[in-house]
Amino acid sequence: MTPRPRPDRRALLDELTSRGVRITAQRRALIAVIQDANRHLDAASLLQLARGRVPGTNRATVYRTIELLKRFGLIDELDLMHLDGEKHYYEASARRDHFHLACFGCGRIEEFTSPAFEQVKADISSQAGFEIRVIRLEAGGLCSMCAGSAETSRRRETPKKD
Amino acid sequence: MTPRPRPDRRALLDELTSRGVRITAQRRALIAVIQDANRHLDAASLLQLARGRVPGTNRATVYRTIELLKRFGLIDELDLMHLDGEKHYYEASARRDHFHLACFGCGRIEEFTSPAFEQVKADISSQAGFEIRVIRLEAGGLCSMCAGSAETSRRRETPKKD
DNA sequence: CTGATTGCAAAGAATTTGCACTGCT
DNA sequence: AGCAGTGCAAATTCTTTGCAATCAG
Repeated sequence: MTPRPRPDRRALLDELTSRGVRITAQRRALIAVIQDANRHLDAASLLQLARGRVPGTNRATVYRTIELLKRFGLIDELDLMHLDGEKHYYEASARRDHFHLACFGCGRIEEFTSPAFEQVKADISSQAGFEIRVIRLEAGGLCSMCAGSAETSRRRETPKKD
Repeated sequence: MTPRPRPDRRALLDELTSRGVRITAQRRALIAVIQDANRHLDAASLLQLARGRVPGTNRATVYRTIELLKRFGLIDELDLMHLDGEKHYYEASARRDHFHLACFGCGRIEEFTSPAFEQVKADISSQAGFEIRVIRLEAGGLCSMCAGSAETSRRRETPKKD
């Protein structure tokens, strides 16, 4: 597993144009939103934020762009243990390898890395001869804070809107 | 992480009754179906197979039973890289720890174990202080057969534009 | 120019819910 | 008996699609 450097926004756009993909205002907005995000965004949030930059952007365009970026390996899709419905979350993919710990107590998502994870990937390649294209590791449970206090079972709620 | 022995059907039922859960014909059928399964089943297959044992079993009951078994940690939910839609797949959870490799070429699901995976879990506990309740590792890519032959790996080449 | 991309509206897939009835324990 | 569990149908949530209009290269 060769760790790729994290590409900046330009690199992402360049990557697309160099592959002959047309850059529209909507796609530019969505890429910007994803790269500027400090949290994991679902399709609805992506839509809302993209509309802040390009009003009138449509839901379908968001899904089509997600599909596009996934195909080019530029974003990763997460489930985050379905802590809040069955939607998916997205993040720019070329970051340092990490995975997510979703707390059932407070709803917080923690990022985590472990050298052993690299070893797992190496094992998959060498032992199973499996050529990994995407890999996803997620855990659900109680974060250190919630595990400490026995009675922290209030789920965090998220406002819903289209 | 102590590897648990694989419980037989009786143990699963006993586990439920001992926890005060009522055993209905539908639940019995669903548990039997899950334990006898030699493949990963989605809700629709579960429904169909359960109806073979208890005709008239309803879709809602399947989902409610899945929810129940998940809550009791008796089954695990898988996505299998969404190789075929967004549905979920289920398997009895108390088997030897393993994870799944989903081949984009032939669609086959391979099971895999690695001691390094145990190490990852240990790291999560000791370093993050995170109390794991469920953990899911899935990889998508090309299995050894599909990676070998350039033919089979139709999805390996540069993704097409949208 | 011209085919790729978009918006729109409607459809689709997977799952959930309210309610009256049924059947475990 | 009493309440957890079920069936039914409709509702919800998330995502996809067909088609005509639009726009990037």
